Amino acid sequence: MPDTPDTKAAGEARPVGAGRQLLFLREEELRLAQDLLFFGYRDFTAGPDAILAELGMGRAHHRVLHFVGRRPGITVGELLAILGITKQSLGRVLTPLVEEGYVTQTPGRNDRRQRLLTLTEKGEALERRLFERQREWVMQAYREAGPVAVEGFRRVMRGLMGPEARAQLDRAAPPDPRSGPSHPKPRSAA
Amino acid sequence: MPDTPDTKAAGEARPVGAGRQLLFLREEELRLAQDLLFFGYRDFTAGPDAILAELGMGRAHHRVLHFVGRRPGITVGELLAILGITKQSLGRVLTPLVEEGYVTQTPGRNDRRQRLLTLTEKGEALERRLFERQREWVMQAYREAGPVAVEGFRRVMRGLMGPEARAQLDRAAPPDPRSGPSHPKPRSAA
DNA sequence: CTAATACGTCAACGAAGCTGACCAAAATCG
DNA sequence: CGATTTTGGTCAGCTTCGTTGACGTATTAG
Repeated sequence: MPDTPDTKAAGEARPVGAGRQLLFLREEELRLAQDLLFFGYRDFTAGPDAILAELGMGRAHHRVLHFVGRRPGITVGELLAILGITKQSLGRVLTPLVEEGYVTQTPGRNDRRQRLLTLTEKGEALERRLFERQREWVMQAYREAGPVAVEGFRRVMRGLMGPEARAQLDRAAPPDPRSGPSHPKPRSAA
Repeated sequence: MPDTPDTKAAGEARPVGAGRQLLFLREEELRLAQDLLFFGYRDFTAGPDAILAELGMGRAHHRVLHFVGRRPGITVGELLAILGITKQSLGRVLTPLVEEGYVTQTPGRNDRRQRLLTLTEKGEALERRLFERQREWVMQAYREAGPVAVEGFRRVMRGLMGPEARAQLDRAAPPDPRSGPSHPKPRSAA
């Protein structure tokens, strides 16, 4: 895959062969993906952000509520690994959540150094409120796009994730043991 | 669409009817979407972020380079509308980019109050470097997922965007006049 | 001429990340 | 047992990138 010699003033120079045309398309494909991800992610988070702002919180609080809600009893260390931030950064968000009664810390029964994190009822209520807001938005997009598109969306997003994130996702999202494995695609499909 | 009465300890209570099963799936569907977007977006931006960090820049600089690169001669006002930030925020990123020779400002010939923004060669080079990094990542995901999935990905991401963002996208991404209109789907497909 | 527009800038602030240093409690290893 | 590692918390300071509010200037439009 060479260095795409000449794709400057796109759309100007009429491409000569199919090679150029293909290169141009791939270029425009990625530009489109960049736009879609920027705008899409921004608007995807806009709803919860508005609710959180009223409570003096931010996106980081939502992430904690989300992942603690998904895996009640998660340890601080596991949460840090999932979020990929430092404990100082987590602390500034987690401590207030505990103090204001959204999250409880209970010492682990095997290892009493651990603080197992769980949502309180208050925390569950807030998480659910944020969840519902986002649900409407996403479900609307899913309905418009259709089930085939949704499946494609999931496959591409999964592909955009790094290997570690993929592993964490599988751990965080038990793929419902009643159905068979969904898409154990290896990432060696060049 | 009622308030999902009872989906707490997911996977425990064997669902009784198809209704519950469906509700559960919709819940888990959204949880999965949240995870996918969080991890996917993060890893999507990780590559450029690393390059930018070496140059003492951040994601905001990349966005400016990206959108100025897409629409050379864009005005400051248009850029502000696309990014959805204040001029003060933009200023702190744009001014250094101009001072360090990545972007040029030329007065508009119709309206000389305007500063039309264009990438210099240096700016184009950096944008291209960031672009190539992301290209590898995205193309890998696209190849793994396949063309049908890519089309689905695009449809869903478009649906996640708000109406204004969708309009801006159409303006920013001229859908190649040689081909017919791609997907002029109205958002009234309930 | 006056008013609106496009852009810039100073000041202060907030959210959320970072590094580095240091500490306590509990588990683990020798 | 005693030393070390691990888990988690905390203090201090810094950076990026967003915000409001106020004010200034050039230029266009009424």
